[in-house]
Amino acid sequence: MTDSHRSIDEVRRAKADAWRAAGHLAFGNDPGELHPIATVSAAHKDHDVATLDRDHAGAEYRVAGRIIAMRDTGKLVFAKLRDGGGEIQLFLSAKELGATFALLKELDMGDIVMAVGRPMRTRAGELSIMVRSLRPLSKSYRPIPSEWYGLGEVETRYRQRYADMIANHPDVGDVFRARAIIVRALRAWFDERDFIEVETPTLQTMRGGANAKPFNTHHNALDMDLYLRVAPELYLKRLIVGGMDRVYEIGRVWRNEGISTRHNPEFTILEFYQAYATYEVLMGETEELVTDADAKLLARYPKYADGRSYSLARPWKRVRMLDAITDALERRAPALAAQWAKGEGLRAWEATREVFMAAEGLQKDHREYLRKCSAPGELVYALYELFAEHHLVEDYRTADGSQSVPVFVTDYPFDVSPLARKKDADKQAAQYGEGFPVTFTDRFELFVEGRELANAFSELNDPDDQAERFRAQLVNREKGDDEAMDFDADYIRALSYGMPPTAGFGLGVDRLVMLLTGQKSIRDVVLFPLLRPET
RNA sequence: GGGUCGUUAGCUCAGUGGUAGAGCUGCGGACUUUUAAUCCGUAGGCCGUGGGUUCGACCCCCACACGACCCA
Repeated sequence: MTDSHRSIDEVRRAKADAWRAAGHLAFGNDPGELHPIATVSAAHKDHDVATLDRDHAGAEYRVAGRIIAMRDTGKLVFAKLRDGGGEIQLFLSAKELGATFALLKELDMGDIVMAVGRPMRTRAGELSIMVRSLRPLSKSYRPIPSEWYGLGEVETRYRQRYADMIANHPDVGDVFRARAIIVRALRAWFDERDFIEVETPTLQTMRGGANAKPFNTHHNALDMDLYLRVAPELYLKRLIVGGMDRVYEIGRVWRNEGISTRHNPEFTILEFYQAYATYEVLMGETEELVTDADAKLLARYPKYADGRSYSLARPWKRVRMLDAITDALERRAPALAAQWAKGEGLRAWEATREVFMAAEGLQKDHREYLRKCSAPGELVYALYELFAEHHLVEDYRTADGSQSVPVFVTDYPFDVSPLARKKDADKQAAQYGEGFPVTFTDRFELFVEGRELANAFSELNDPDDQAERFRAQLVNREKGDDEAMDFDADYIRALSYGMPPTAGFGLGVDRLVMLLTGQKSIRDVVLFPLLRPET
C-alpha cells in the first residue's frame, strides 16, 4: 500500500515511529524551563532587524507549543508555534539545523514541539525565532480542523470543545477567560465588603429555594433518595440565623427542565444574603456589582463593549410591576389599559380577567393561563408576563432611544413569591391605597436587554408566615405543580430561633457572562454543555 | 411539546431521478524569506439510519436519530 492510500492516522503513527528512530519519544516530557511565547514577543516587538542583530544576537529562547501552521519552501521551513498565551513564527533553515532538518518532514500541524533559538526578523518583517535546536514533544494523530475555515459545525464545537478551542482560537478561549474575569470580579466585590464565601450542600433531601423540577439521585449506604439542589437559598439563610451576617455562594445548581439557548440543565448561580439590608439597598448594590464586573472585563477585553444594544450607565430604571403593566398596555393596548386603570381593575379582578381573556389575538394557551389564575395577585403576574415582560427591552431605553437600559421590576405579588417578605402594611397602604386587593412583596427582578438576570427580595423571616407558605406549596403540589417546594421543617425551626431582617439575591452567572460578552447561547459560555449522546 | 431548516471526503461546502464534485487538509515531487505560500502529480465517499416509490434514488415519499433556529 502506498503512502497516499494510508489514512491520516496511519501516516502520523508512522511519523511517530520516525521520531523514535531518531532518538525521541513520541510523547516525551520535561522540556526544561521555557519562555512563554508572549514574553518573547513582548521583549522584541519594537526591535528592527539591525537592533536584533546588533544588541540581541546572543539572546536565546526556549519555547514550546503546538504547530498551527507550516510552510515548506525547500531548505527553509516556516512554522507557527502557539502556546497558552501567544504565537510566534519559527524560522527553520537547513543550514542552521543541520541533521535535525530531516526531522521536519516527520512533523505535522498539530504536533507539540520545543524549539531553542535566537530572535530574528524575516525579510517580511515578522518577528521569528531562528531555531538552533528542535525537539518533538507530543505527536498529534488527528488533524486539527482547518485554521482558515474554522470549525463551524456547532454540534462538533460543543462535543469536542478542545477542537473548537484550537480551531476557533482565540475567540472561544477569550469567552472563557472573560468568564473567569467576571467570576473573579464578583468574588472580589463580596470579599472587599466582608462577605464570607461558603459552600452549602448540593445533595439535598428536600426540594426548596426555588420553584423548579429537581434531578433525583440516591445514596446507597443510607438508602436515601436525594435531590440535586435547585438553589442554595434555604441553607444560606440558615447561616444568617447562625450569625453570618453577610454570606455568598457561587456554585452549580441543577434544574430538570428543557434545554434552550438560555437554559442548560446545570448552571452557575450567585446568591448572597445581607442581614439588616432591604431589597432597595440590594438594587444599588446590584448596579455596583454588575458594572464593577463589566469594568474589569472591559479593562482586559475592550472588544466586548463593541456593538452593545444596551447601556449599563447608572442609575438603572426601577418600575413597580403594576406600573410596568400600565406602561405596556398604554403603549400598545389602550382599550385594555382603560379596563386595567392602573391596577384599579383588580378590585373586580375576575371581571377584569374576563376582559383580558377576550382580548384580540390572545393565544389559546395564554387564555388558559389567565383562566387558571385563582387570586388577583396571580392575575397581576400573569398579565405582567403576557403583556409587559417581553416588551421591557422596547419600553425602557436611553434618552436617545438607541440602547435598552437595565430594569428592576419591583413589588411582585405575594401569591407568586413564596420566600419573599410581605410589604409592611403601612408601606402597602401608602403606595397602593387602603384595601388594595393584591398584597405585594419587597422583591425585584433585574432584566437587562429583556433577559432575566437576577431575582432578589427582603427575606421572609416570620416562621409562622413561612410555614403557611410551605403549606400553600404543598397544596400546589397536590394540584399537580411538580415545581412546588417541600415543607422544610428544619428551616422553620431555624427561623424560630430568630432571623435578623435580611435581603437576599440570586443571579445567573452564565447569563451575566452571555450578556457582557455578547454570546447568544448559554452553550457558548458553558465549556461542556449537556448534549444527547453521540450516535 | 409545536414549527422551520440542516446532516454529502479529515475540514468547509457545491450538486443533479441515470457511474459523486470543488477548495483546503493528506500523500509524492520542486523551491533558503513564507504569511490561507506557490507550482506539478495523486489519493480519499454505505451522500445520517431504516423503510418505500421507481427500470434506476444522494435527489421523490414515510419513519427515526442527531443538531440549529423560532415559538410555547
